[in-house]
Amino acid sequence: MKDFKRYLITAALPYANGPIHIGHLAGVYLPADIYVRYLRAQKRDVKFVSGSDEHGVPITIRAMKEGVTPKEIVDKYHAIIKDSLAQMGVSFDIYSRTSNQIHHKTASDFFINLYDKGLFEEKETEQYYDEKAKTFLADRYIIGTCPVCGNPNAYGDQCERCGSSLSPELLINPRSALSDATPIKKKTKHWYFPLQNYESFLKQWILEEHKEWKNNVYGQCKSWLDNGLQSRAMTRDSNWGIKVPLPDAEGKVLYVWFDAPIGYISATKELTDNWKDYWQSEDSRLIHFIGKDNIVFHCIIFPAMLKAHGDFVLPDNVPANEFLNIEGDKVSTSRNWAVWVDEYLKDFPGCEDVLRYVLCSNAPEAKDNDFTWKDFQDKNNSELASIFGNFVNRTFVLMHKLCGGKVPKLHEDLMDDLDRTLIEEIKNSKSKVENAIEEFKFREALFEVIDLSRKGNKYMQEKEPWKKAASLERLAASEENGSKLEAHSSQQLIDNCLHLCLQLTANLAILINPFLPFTAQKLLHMMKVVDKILDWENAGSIKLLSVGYSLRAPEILFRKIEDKEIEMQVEKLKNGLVRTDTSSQLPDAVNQKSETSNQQPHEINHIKSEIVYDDFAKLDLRVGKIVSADKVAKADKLLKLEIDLGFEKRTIVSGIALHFKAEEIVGKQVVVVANLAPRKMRGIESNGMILMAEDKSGKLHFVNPDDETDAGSVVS
RNA sequence: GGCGGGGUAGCUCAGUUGGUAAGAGCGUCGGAUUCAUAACCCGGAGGUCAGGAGUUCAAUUCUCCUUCCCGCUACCA
Repeated sequence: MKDFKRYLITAALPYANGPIHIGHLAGVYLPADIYVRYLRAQKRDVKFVSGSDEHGVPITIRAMKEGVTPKEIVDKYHAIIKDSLAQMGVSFDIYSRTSNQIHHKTASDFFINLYDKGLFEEKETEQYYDEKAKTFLADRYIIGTCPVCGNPNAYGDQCERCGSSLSPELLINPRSALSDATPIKKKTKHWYFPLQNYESFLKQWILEEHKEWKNNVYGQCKSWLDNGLQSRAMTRDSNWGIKVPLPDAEGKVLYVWFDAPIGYISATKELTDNWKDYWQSEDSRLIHFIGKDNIVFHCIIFPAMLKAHGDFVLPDNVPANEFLNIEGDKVSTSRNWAVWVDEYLKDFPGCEDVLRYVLCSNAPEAKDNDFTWKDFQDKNNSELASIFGNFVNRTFVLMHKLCGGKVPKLHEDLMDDLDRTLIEEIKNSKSKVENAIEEFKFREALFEVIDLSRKGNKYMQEKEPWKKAASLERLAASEENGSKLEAHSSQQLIDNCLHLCLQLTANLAILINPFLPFTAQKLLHMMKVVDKILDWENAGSIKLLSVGYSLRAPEILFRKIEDKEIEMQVEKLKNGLVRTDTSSQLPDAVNQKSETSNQQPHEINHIKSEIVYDDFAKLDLRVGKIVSADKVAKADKLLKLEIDLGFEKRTIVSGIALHFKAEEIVGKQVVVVANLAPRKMRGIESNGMILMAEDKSGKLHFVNPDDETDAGSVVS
């Protein structure tokens, strides 16, 4: 490998139209952070940049729907995302945003550079246009009746009901998803970047010179290159984004995919005046951490842009990860099937490293993986708490009991094979972890760290210093000749054992640091040593803690996670109790953006697909009266209601506690879905559902008869 | 529809330039132990390596077909 002097690590820019979930962390931010922390520990010159991607059509649509400005949307989510990442310990040197002035300038200049060289093609095409909303429409934003199956809410690119591939022309009665206006065709001019001109260069660069890239990345690139590249529009009609810096370009902005990767450059500029060292010097190593949906942009389009510009280095590697599923289903923000990082941080305070551990040890490095809460609990309780945490704990406890709270001496003359083997293992761990990280195999690297603590446990088990301590007591009580001598050597053996266990613990701190930085800090505190000890070159040494140095009492590194806690999370997920109001309806990939057709919103404020009368008739709706209402213990949002249906009384658990006080609603009339399958919530069986109306602000209102009606009356 | 990645123990994943018992962690079962967060340590059980065909002395590993999951893309390879 080339000898690089500098490293520039980028993590995909999260799209600022929603918070981030654990899939983003597992796929992009944690691997990047681990790599960066490792490089820093090696004292290499490294910069770690990222930021919010704040342009693109989905944000404007969302703003329109919520009646706010795009700026308000991105301000809100930029803050949330930045905060979540910071709290999780993702150690960016800078987390910027593409709405910054410096980025506008950088991206415009980049565009002009290519423009002045005559590298763009200008093309005029006809696009669909919504005259009411005064905006051009992507296929996905055009809705109409499917010509194949008659679904009245088919999208302009595909019918979700029958799966037919469509185009807007095929739709019957097409209408705009934004305003219901009938789209018209309108001419528009755009600037295209002829990727085909870079095909032979890219083939050489990737297929020949970067065979070491991961299978999924290399394969995807090969597929694109084999199939031939074509011109791609680099501008869009919109008023949200970076204005095309040309005189005749009113109402046009840079395509979000042109501007977003340039965000890496802008962020670096913002970070340091020496940004050119990282971007324009051949001995700098550029690495992009991304999710698999971004491969083509980071491996084909952006490198072609950089090449066209000419002043920049190209990525040396793009270790894209696959996706993380949740409890067997793929993440979907529209269905609210996700574990949100900001929620996790609230639910599990002080457990940042636990999430880091679980997501890294099960990262989707080679294929899509599954996250389950049970697995989260198991990994924490067995690997972190029982193996790693417990080893450190028993080492410290024994050291305090048997060695007076100080680092005991190592008596080399008494060392045996077990000792020597352990020392060897400590040394080996360093290179094992190192090699794995260099190859972006973070789960394997992390396993090696845990495995070292496993070896520590085994070593201690075989040495049994507590037994030697017991015999020591016996000897002390005895008056026999020679017992003093024996006691002396027993203590020396205890010393050796704990000396090595403590040095091993110091090694664990160094090795775990890139993965679990908060834990490494706790270890430093317990060992009363400074950050300097975490320098990577110290790993493998057994001379990290000085003999006679007194250490603090142990603190529990990882608490056990109870069944109840994960049950709650599973329930939270399944009931969709959280954020049903956020209407984050964009499908999400690790980096959700793109204005390509099949990544557009699933649903935009329109009626659900049509049903027939029989579908409706299946519902048994009844008028009921609330007899009593009680707050459900340990549940923020649940009320347990007794409902009188005339012919019977039944219990219904309803998620309305944030909106109503229990005592206020007793006596109220309600409409109940009486034949809904029973469901247990927090241990209480709920037999039905209360109908509620939700207004714009998210406030709930009871749906009930105009005037007093007999309980049990049928609603139809 | 095309292309790419993947389908290996109950779970999550390694691995095989084709060949001498198919691996790990967790879980499970049994044993030992008590310094420790009812922890640790030892041992056992558990897989016709998605299905089928072919090449070969030999295939989980190569080729072809089928099937399932994921991503990219579109009537074009």
